[in-house]
Amino acid sequence: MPELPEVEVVRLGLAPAVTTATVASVTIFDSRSLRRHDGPAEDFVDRLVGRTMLAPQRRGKFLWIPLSPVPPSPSPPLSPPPLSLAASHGIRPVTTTEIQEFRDSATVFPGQSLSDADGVPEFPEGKRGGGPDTAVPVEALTVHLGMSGQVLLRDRSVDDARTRIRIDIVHPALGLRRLNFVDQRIFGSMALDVLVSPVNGSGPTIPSRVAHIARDPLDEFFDDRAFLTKLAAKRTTIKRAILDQTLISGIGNIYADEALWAARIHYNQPTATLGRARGLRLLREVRAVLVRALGEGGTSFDTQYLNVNGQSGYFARSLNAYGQQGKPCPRCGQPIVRESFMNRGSHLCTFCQRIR
DNA sequence: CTTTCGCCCTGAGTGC
DNA sequence: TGCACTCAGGGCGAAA
Repeated sequence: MPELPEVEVVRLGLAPAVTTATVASVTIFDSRSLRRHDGPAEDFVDRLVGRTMLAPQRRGKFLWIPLSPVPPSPSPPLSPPPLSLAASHGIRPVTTTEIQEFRDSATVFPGQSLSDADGVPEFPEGKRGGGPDTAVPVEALTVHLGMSGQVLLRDRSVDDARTRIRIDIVHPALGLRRLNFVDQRIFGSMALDVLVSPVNGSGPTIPSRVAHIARDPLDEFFDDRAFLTKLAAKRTTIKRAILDQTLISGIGNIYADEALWAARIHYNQPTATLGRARGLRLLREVRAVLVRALGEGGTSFDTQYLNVNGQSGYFARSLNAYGQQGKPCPRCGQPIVRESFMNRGSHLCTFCQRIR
């Protein structure tokens, strides 16, 4: 189940391969994976082909790849990647002819003029129209992995089962690569979205569909005090609150249970009576578990979560509560129990974690 | 406005 | 062996 650490592992894996790469062709195998795209599948393909990708970004469980403001015109020179670079990545060098054939196989549309696009917000500080050197991206390819989504980075011509969307790219150094968006249950999605200024006005731009999501606890601009204040004002229980992505993002069922266990807090503890000290303790444990999981490459129970190279993470062996029902609590030895809550499982030690 | 509910979706697992 | 059924849960629109 991809939560913040798993999505960050994917982002880190994608970064070197997609940054500065140009989209050569896009194939939609299942348009349900474009449910959150504002337009038909053809629109998604037409607007994406020919664009150059910039460094991938993340907030919570959302991942996005900003796109160069306008499709490069004319196309960048067709120079094969340096042999040494390609070889060091285990990639067969490609020829100029192959790259041209690859591009010709896709229908490249000129892309919309920015000034014609409806609903594209004005950028602050007048950065738009300042020439190629000062242009800022206004659009991004937004990705959410849902429950079973994967972005697999493959060599050319490699297919994966249950691929819903295939994006073939040309990287100036790495050559032809393929992004397979694989998603068994189709809870995830890809979409093209406009980038807007964040709600509080500071920091980099963010896709409009992600703008309502709160900053995640690993975000340098996350405001601990404001979070604790909002938490105290809630009329709900603590696990509901930390799963609420508009309050704090990136936490899913696994890391919610793990952080609550570490902080010795019961999932049904009312937020109004949690108190600031225990709220801060929980926030610290949330950060600790997210960072530890990130260091282990995320949590994989099966092949539902894999990094961009199709490899599992190792944090599952470090879980103290989630999925540990029947096993002794690592702290007190009492059995971990699984209770149904919010139509999902909550795993806890009823001895260590009590409502106070 | 805030909070909760129900739907989306597939394949592995379970019981008869 | 076969088949119906249950379960997993993030996000989002609708309902309360």
